[in-house]
Amino acid sequence: MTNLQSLRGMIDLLPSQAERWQKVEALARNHFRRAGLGEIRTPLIEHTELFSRGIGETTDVVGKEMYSFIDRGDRSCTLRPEGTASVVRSVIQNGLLSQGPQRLWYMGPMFRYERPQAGRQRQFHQIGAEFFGLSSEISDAEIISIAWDFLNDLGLQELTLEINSLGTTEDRKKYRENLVAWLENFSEQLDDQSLKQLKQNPLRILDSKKAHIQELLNGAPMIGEVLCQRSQDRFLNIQSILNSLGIPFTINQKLVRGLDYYCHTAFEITSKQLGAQATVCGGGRYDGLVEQLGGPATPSIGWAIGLERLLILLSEDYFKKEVPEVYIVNKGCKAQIEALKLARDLRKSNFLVDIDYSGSAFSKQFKRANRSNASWAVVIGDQELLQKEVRLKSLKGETIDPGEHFVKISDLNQIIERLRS
RNA sequence: GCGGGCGUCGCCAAGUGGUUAAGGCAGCGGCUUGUGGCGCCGCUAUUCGGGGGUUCGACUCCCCUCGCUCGCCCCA
Repeated sequence: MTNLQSLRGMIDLLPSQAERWQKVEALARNHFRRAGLGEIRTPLIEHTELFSRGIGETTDVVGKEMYSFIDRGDRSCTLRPEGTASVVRSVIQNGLLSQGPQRLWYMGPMFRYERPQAGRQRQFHQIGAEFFGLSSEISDAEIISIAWDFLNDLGLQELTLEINSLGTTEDRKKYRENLVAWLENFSEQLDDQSLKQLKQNPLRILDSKKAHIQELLNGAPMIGEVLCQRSQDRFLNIQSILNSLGIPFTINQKLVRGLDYYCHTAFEITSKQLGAQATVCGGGRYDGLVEQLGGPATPSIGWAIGLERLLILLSEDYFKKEVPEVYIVNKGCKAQIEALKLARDLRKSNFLVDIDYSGSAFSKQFKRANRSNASWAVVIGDQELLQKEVRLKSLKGETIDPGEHFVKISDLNQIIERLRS
């Protein structure tokens, strides 16, 4: 490698792609605005401790995927691997929780040191929503519905919403014991991977992709069986609200999610079109996290959408390329200055304007004008300068010569009027 | 971190040991020194991701390295 390249798993977004991103981002903003959420922007770098305490020491994200470094003040810092911990920190630090429930959203890059593959980069982007101070089942359903509506508004097909309940901390602890006890009877059938997980994070075995493990699990105890009455009621209530909203879902008792902080509701929206990294949106309730990070006990729930994956799902024809409305054909130094002046004026009036810089033959410039898909060519050359005019020529329509208009260059209003006709 | 596939012009792509590395798109110039969409003609890789080796000779074989890609792990 002689030339400098971007770091592995960190990609450039070129104009054609950036346009697509902007469209998706704008739609997300629109959905959040209508749902009354406020934007929060937190730093990309935090104390390492925020993530190790917030996400969980035993998770892979913390254990082997963080971009950490020691800064010049001898602090251990980490590029955020996800958004929730930072938002929780901010909400505590800035005292927002004493101002009533908070309904927030964020958007931006996250960093995880993993091996890149389809829909997974080391610098990737998430859009997320978080509710604080709301414990009602309605809030679970609402935040899910915001994600669901947004994804559907993008025209995505074949989305599946899966939900599960992880219950309270006690429920989860009890289930963990049951599951470990049961799995230990079959330890000879478990592979190295699962045996390791059995010690560190047994619930994770549930979403193993290995067929023989899944087969074995068919007989395993499920978390639904150990949920306390309140947890069960809560889960049933959410299902009935989702039904009322007409949002289709399936219950997946093996859906546990990787981060330590989840409790009660856990959910995922997946797409079959994505291959191995199928999760577009993942989230859940994390009632204990705020307190764990030093804030007041606060019920909380949130989700995150992976933008790279989302963009994979959007078909090409969802994005229409923006095209210049006006292409200014010109020749000569003086004409070029006039062209730029006119371009500025037209842009102030919201026209999309391209100027030809080549100085080449008019026939060439017209070819380019035509290829740019502009509706109008505006011609400024020696003759026009002499007459203090511009020539407006329509590039649309079947005929090659649909007529031209000469307008005084000083009469901007008339130029605009013609272009709008 | 582990395993499989791949890397030839801005993009797509032929070539798989032997004289000048096809072709298409895009770009530039011309046919037409001031008027477009078609057509025709020309130009555009001293070089095959990078480095080393084998060979009289390598884009083609071997090794290393970088990157991409698919899967595992994990997650959005």
